[in-house]
Amino acid sequence: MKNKPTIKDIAKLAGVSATTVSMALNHHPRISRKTRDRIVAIAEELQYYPNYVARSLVGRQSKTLGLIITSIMNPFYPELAKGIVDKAMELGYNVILCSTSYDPGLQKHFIDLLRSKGVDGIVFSSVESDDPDIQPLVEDHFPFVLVNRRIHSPELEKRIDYAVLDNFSGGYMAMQHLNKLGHRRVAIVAGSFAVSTAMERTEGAKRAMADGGLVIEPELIVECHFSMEKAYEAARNLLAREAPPTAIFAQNDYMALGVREAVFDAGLSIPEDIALVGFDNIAASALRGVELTTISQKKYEMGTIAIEILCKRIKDSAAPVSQIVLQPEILIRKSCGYRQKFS
Amino acid sequence: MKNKPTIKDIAKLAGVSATTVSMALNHHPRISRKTRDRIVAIAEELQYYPNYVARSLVGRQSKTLGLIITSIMNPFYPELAKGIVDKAMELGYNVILCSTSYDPGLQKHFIDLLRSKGVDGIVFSSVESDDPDIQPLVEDHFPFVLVNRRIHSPELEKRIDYAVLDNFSGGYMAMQHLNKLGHRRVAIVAGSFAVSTAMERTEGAKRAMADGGLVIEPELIVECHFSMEKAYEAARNLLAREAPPTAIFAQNDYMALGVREAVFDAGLSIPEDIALVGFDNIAASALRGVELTTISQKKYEMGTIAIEILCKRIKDSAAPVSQIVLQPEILIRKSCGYRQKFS
DNA sequence: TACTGCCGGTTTAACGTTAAACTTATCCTG
DNA sequence: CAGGATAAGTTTAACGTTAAACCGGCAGTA
Repeated sequence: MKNKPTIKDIAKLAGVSATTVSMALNHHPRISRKTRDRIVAIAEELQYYPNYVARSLVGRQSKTLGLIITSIMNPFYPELAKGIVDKAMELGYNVILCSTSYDPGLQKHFIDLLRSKGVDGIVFSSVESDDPDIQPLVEDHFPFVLVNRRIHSPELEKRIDYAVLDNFSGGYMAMQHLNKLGHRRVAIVAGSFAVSTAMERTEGAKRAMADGGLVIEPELIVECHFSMEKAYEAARNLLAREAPPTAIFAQNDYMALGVREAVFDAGLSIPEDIALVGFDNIAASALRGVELTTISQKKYEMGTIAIEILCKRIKDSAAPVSQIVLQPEILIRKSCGYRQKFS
Repeated sequence: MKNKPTIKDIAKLAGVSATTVSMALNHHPRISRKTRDRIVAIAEELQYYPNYVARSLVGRQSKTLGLIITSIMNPFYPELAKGIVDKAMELGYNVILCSTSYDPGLQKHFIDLLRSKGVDGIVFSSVESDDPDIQPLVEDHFPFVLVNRRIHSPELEKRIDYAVLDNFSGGYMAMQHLNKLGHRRVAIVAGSFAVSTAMERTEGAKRAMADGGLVIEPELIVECHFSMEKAYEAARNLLAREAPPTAIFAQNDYMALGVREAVFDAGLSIPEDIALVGFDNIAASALRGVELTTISQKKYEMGTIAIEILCKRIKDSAAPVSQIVLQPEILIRKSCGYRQKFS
């Protein structure tokens, strides 16, 4: 493997010291314009590219970030990840992608590994509400940002940067819409309550029911894993009840697609027999024939904002805490039955 | 930011030299079992984690790989990427994700950057057939592997590791199936011909037409970008012709979904007016109401295989070249009309 | 003239880890 | 018991870059 030119090679050719080369390339004012131009020219010539490993070792920066995600398979994440990776590139960073595959225990391992690899900061989209891995980072003043999910810990929370959705409002909107359409028995296929998004969406939905004067039937709220398969099972069970719901709020579109298959497999149709509302607005929801009513969120933007916050934190560890809460929008398509009824 | 314990801290506590600690932790036979156990215990105690930056600098390995992808938004890639990231983790590697956003010029930049950051190898899923960035890597004996796409260069090709699909067969299957169903005027919405997959799928399809005794109408083969939007436009144009096709072979499912919308927007239905076959078997294709007939490929496995090949290459730069060609399968669903006709 | 200050560098040391060369003490063998 | 082999370390130097301290010469000035 051919070895790339180093700062020393340039120094030799330019007849100066290595430090001078370093300073020249970093536009340090100590170096005269003349020498700098000469050095830059030689660097260009040799196709010199600074060695980030060495740079990272002396303690400056690696220009690399870590991203910890549960699984890239839920279509919500690629869009978030694209926002993250694109903005990171724009700001001169690369991203190491770590996937926990829904095993919270792996997160600690990734944190240690990423720090050993000298990343300048970490983006978390995998935390649970009472995540134990976050506090040590806060105490170390290690730069990181939460995206999509956040933690619920009164003292800690206020010291943490994040970019999330107003999930309570999202849940409220979904349930309120179904109630307005006349549904009194609405089931919720919820994500894991260990995760803030599921918790908040559920709380929002419950509030909407209460505001609408409806009684909350706990059996109609089923907690399950954020996956299509689990949502399918949950929906099958709900539909098999003696008094099945007339509508289902699935807490993300990926789960809604599982619910959808379950409804069809039970010989029912959407929205005639079961109204369905999802969350996230993934691309598949918009397809002709799917047309899922959903609570839409700006995933790409959430990713870019998270990176902006993180980079601000990296630059200045004493910067004020940034807590961005994006607003959802309801996107009314066919699966909720609105169009059949009113248009 | 609290500084993590280093090998020197352990050395001090154990009363040995730093080198001894290093050797002990790496299970070097030079160190006695007794000292090693003592050192390992202290390391455990201190929660020591080796600094990969330093390790990487002395030239051993960074345990980090690069992955260059066009865009994570085409649902083909998350599954491929998951295979890559999962297998990489299993083998002790992390992955830096680089997205070119379809700009081939960015690839060179990423290669330089990744090498500066000391990655042990690179996975390419973004190369074009005549990609100029590959030859220098071959000459440098820098470890890398191509996945999904490959290059077409007689001399170079045989020295390069890759894991790809037999795209020619895939294209052949798709077209043969449509021909068997009676379609004589089949359009191809092809990816960019600068990319091997599009080229090979088209060649396969053409061969199937020839074998079926059909005349190839060049105007029915439209080269376009691998995106839903471009496929939509291409399909609209095809459908507006005086003699529109009776079937369309879209060269990936993502494009097929675009074609599908175009067909519906033209007031036609699938498969009655237009039969449709896609490629890749992404998750959305299986949804009720979409049920896209497609050429299925094992994306996750392709990713894991690519990583296995790459890691073999990293370990032994003189290992024999691995060229894995996976076989596609046709998955007959409703969009081609087969079920209406025959079942 | 002697002192101060600044310009444009150079030298030194350090970041954490490891390969290679060197050093003892012990053990075996003829 | 001399001599070499071996076991179990230690010392040194290096990877590429940079921060910090150092230095020589020139200009201004009192």
